[in-house]
Amino acid sequence: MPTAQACTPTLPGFTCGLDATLRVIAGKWKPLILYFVAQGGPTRYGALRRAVRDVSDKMLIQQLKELEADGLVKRTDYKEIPPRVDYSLTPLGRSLAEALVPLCSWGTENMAEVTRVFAERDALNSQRPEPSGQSTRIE
Amino acid sequence: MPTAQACTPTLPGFTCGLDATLRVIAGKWKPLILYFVAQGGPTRYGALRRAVRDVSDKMLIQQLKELEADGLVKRTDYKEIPPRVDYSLTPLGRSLAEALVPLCSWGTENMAEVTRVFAERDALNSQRPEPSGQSTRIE
DNA sequence: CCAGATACTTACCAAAAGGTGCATACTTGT
DNA sequence: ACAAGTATGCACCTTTTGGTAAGTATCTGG
Repeated sequence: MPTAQACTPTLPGFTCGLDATLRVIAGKWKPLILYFVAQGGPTRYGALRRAVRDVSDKMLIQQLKELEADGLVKRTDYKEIPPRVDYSLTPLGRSLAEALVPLCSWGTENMAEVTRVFAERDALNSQRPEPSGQSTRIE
Repeated sequence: MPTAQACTPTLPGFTCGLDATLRVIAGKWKPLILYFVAQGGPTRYGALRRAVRDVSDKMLIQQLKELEADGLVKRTDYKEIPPRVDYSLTPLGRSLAEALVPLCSWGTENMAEVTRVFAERDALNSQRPEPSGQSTRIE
């Protein structure tokens, strides 16, 4: 009855390896953070903030804390007076970052395609921004 | 000024390839769906529903529609009377699924570690369920 | 002396994500 | 005759997620 059994449903809690990974990198910015830190080596908070554009302080800090708690990044506080802190990857984090490389490549290779599809989607969505009951029907 | 410049910031809208990929597979179940369909070939809705455990009908349908709209999966409706529909991957979807393999492996290899870390986190969370204003200061 | 940078923290709020349950239309099994 | 399975759609509601803006302590540059 192997209908769509995939991965390896060994440990309890996760349906498969992919499931386990997804729980760790869940969060809008985590993969990006991992990837940036993987590239730049130890990265200061401010630099990360500027690299991962559009991220807010709150989010960046929060995700960094989770990544740290999950043993993927290491936080180093230099206890200096204008605060200085940087983040680097643990061995575990480094291995995860490597597993992300194919995703990055895929995105780079198919970016045009993705851009196109998203443009279509957005076009459809933006032609019904009317909150007034007028059902501008497309039919 | 290459502080933490990574990937390839070519097309507008995405900071890098990884960013592009993440937008496509954003959604709690999409990677799992892709992966399961990649394994089983054309998969019926019901089978997918049972394979991706804990997913609700609403969510599964929704994510399938998005994946279809993004050109990653193909929906085939056999127009039969007890409804019969199955989902398969497009070439684009297949390539993405392949890029997911390392993530799956990573999860399988580090599942014990991940399980452990998550157990600790959950243990900490469940020992402070006090909603009373008493600021149990740690100092 | 005040603005700005540093690395955060917190409170408050809006939006998105996700869950539950009911409905459909038709068939098969009991 | 009736429950169950098939693949969805829809309304309602809760939870999670994420954003904004303000505050903190200390130093440097103008």
